[in-house]
Amino acid sequence: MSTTRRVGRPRAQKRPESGLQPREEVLAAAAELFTTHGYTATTTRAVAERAGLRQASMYHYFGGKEAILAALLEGTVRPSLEIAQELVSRTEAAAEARLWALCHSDVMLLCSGPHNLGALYLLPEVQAERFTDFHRFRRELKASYGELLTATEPGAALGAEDLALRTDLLFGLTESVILIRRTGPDRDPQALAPATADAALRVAGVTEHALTRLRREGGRLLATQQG
Amino acid sequence: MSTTRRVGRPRAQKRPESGLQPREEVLAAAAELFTTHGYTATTTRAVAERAGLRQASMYHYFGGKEAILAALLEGTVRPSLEIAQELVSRTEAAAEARLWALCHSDVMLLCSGPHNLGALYLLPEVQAERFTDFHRFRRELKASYGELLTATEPGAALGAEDLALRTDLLFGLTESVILIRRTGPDRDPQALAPATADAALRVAGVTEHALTRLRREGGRLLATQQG
DNA sequence: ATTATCTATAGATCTATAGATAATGC
DNA sequence: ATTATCTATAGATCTATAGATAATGC
Repeated sequence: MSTTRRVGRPRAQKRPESGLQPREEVLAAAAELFTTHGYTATTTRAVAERAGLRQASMYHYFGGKEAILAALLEGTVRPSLEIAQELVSRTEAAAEARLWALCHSDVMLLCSGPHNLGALYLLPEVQAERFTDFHRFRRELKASYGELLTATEPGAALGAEDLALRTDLLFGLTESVILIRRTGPDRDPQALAPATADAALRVAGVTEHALTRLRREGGRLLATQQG
Repeated sequence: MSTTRRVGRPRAQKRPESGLQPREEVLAAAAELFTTHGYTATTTRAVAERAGLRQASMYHYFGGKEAILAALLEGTVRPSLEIAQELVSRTEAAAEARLWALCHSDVMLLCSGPHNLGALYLLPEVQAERFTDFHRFRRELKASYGELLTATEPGAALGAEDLALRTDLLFGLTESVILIRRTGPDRDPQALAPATADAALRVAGVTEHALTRLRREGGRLLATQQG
């Protein structure tokens, strides 16, 4: 193993230092550009340039620009959903604590990573188009918030209409960290995540007194998480 | 006053029925298209077509595509800021009630009108570019939330760091109605606004008991609002 | 003369495809 | 033979400008 011997025509430019596979390199480049400048405003040429290859070469890895966005979207929502479904199933713990843990973990996911990947959800192009898989995943994630809220003590006292409204607000509060991170990219996730999870329980109707205990229980849930 | 006599070459197409002035017609068309498809993805031709005139004719009213977006942005944030500044100044009322009123009024503004104009804030193109007036207005609006929060009883007990964090969450919660409206355009603003304002006070640390009274006081503040 | 519009188009893109090429693998 | 890349480009835009035109106003 001297200098890495690679199949295929050599690149015109030097490979980036990142050590990523070409496909991953393209995704990373697109992540940065899509989140900061937008989808339509980002040209395939710009993505390719940042990934260290020529515009046309990307089509070896992706069918087109849309396929790149679809891959990014799927990669961001899937981990959230997996954690959510596990928390929903852990019925031995209080629903309040599980809701705290879910919110905390979503905020961490949204705030970690080099780019504000959650900002992809905000792209108007994602709406109308055929990113149906992504939309299904997000609907299921929101449904998990709703299920946990319904199982809380204050939630059990609410009617269907109020429950739906609170679920929207709870989910909205969590996703608003995307906006927070956009305006202030320096916020420490380690502080933002518990603060948001606390706020979520307050919105759910938990008292300050109960919050102290639930926060600790929620933290333990996170520590004993799969993966 | 028979059939309206108009200066200038007649239009190629019939004027829209809306009764709006051409400039307003262009803004309305752009509002709809920008919020649903995005800024870059919307062509000047599409805006013009919807406004009932030719693509080049829009340049009679706006210097370019950016000027249209700038006009829309300014128009959406300015009314919020005016209400915010009035509420900050009404120190005879409890800060908690004023915060409730501010949140309620912002949600109403974000949810009223035919299009989800708040979604303009989410456009990535608005970030980097020179929409500095808009960004200054939004910073001032957020500062108003911070000032009111600091003046609340639970807020007064918080340190500077926690205050900044809660202000972000409060502001984020309010703006998350943009996301809520996007996913479910049918939500009734009359229900969403008080629910969000309630949630804001819970996030601020107000107890359920105090909330009942503050909600009523906040409602009275709204009723005695200027304009 | 002034105004609001129009038609036409220059110049600058941008995506995706066709087809060549320079490596390694066998 | 297979693979990962490249170069070149067709075809389709899209924005903004130049300059003409068809009304009204005086």
